[in-house]
Amino acid sequence: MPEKDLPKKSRRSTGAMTLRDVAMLAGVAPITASRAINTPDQVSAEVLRKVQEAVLRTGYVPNRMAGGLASSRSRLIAAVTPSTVMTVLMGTIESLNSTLFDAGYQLMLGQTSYSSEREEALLEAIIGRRPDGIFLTGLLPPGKSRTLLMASGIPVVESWDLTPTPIDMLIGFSHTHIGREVARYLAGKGHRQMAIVRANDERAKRRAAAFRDELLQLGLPPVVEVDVQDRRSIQSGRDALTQLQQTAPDVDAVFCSSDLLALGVLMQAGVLGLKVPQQLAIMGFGDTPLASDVAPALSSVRINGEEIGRLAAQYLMARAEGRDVASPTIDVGFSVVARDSA
Amino acid sequence: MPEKDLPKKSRRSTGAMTLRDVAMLAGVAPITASRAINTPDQVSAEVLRKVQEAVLRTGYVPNRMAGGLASSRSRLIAAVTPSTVMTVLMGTIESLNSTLFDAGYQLMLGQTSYSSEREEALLEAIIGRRPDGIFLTGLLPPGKSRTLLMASGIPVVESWDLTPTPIDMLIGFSHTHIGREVARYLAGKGHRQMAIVRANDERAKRRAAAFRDELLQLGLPPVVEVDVQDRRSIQSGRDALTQLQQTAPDVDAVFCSSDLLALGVLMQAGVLGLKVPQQLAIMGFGDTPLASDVAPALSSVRINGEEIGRLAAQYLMARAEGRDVASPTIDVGFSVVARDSA
DNA sequence: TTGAAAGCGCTAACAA
DNA sequence: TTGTTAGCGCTTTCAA
Repeated sequence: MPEKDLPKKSRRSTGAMTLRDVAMLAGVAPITASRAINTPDQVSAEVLRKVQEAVLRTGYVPNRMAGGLASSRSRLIAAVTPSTVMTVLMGTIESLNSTLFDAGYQLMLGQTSYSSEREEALLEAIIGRRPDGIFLTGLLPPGKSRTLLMASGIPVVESWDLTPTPIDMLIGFSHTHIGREVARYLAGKGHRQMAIVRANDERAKRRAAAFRDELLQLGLPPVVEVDVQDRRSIQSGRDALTQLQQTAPDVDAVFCSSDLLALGVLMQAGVLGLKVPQQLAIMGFGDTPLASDVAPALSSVRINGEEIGRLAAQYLMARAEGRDVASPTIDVGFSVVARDSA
Repeated sequence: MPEKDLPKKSRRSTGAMTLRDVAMLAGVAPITASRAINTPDQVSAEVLRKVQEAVLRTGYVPNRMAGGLASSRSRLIAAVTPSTVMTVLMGTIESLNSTLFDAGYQLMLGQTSYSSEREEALLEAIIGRRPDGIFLTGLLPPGKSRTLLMASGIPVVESWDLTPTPIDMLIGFSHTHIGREVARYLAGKGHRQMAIVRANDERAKRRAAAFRDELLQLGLPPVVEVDVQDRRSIQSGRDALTQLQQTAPDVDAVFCSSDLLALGVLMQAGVLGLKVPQQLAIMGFGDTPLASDVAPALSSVRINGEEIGRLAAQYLMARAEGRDVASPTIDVGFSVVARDSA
């Protein structure tokens, strides 16, 4: 009966070390052990030493579920991202995660597909964890999910877009401005008959619309548009160019909704023997590492996804800690990166 | 004083609805409301109706921290992945996450960089959340982290590799077999002077070693090896081929440690005017969507990352729910996908 | 600086 | 089928 002298454990416990065990070993009250661990300068050197030793000897790892329940601070942040664009978001997720981690927070991942029921279920699941903040990719349109979120009172950062009516905080950039600026850029290079190759995505559509409008204003011919739906692949970029060659052979510049599509167009141009950018200029979007590395190098629109992640983390943590943020909306901007392809 | 008749709230609460509120509204005890929500068939139709209505009216979302604390089941699974290979792992993470989500679990993400202190800090942070399971990319070598994990008693799945001594469960494949099989494949195609282009990664090294050994056994010349360190980019594949052309111009086949590197070699071969696969055969690894879409299409080694994620989710949930798994180790295998480039 | 008491919101165990 | 009681492991509050 070696347990004889140990504190009597309830039959429900998991057997893991608790603060109580550490406190007993150190000969102090649980709350004192808690202070030694969380706010060491509220405690005498002697107590600190004893508690630290007890922690080491027991291998104690504080239970954050219990801590979170008691303090109403979970130190958990949830990120909601559409699984279709994970590739593009990786930089953002990584910087979000590492900024949070360095400050003692953890990241929970929620991936949305396309059903709105699943989206609601996801948000319920997230809210059930009582995260200290929620990071959303894109904007959340009015609807049940938005209502649910606002009712929860949890700090929210929407991202990768701008709107005058965010749920809470917003870190993004203007897709309209991008469409316009790319239009001016390509027009400035002397291209006249332009095309859009894009996925079926609300933000890509907005870039496309602005691109179209701006070219119209510049007196250039109407833009030809290819919608690749959800096929966001190189192959689908290649197919798009094949299609363009048949339906609009005079196209001399293509603005793609992602670097991957642009890469496909670029490759197919190579296969067809089209000179890039002389016969066909190609512009991507996202400025993923791919863009700079291919030959000819791909011109693209650079978005600082890492900065979005970092700022979002800072904003959410500020709110979680009761601090206020200077401006609830940040426009991180973008830049057109001129390389060989356009 | 409109609060007069409401249940007296402690000053510490966050104000969110609790099970108690729902129960009072439905006119039942909290535990009955809990049953109506979690195990509806343990409850009468009448009670079920009343509780459901109360949930709707209050907008109640159960607090899973409290539930987890009370039941010692967090319904949280943690995934630990090196940030360098996130691209390759996305399929795995996605299928892990969606399989878990459909069963009511959430995924926590932990990214490791290269410092072992940070790795320990990460594991402590994870264990602190008391997840029901932990998914590890790769194997965890003996050391503090491994000890910590084993001591925690949390179910673990290691992955993307095989070993006779896993921590707990293991879902992977043999890098040695891959190296050997690719060697035989390329030798079978008549290539003689082969090269390896690889990142500085333990598993890539093991594939390379097996590749080298097998070719030696087949009586072919020694393999030339280019180590690109941590530069896992297209550009670095291009640089590697440039280097190979100078140091070993007679190389007629290259086995790369990732599709991205292989794509770089492929592009540089195009720039140099080398005929692929006649003058230079190229084999990638991972069979990412890129591989099939480029021209010429890239031969590669296919790993079913989605299956790894799905199986890992099932294994971890089984353990979390006290069920046993049939075999603690699964070899999901691989396949050499022959396309144009080799 | 330290501690006792009282929860945080939920569920396991037992009883009716 | 429903309820009572007693925690889960921690932190807040208040007192010493």
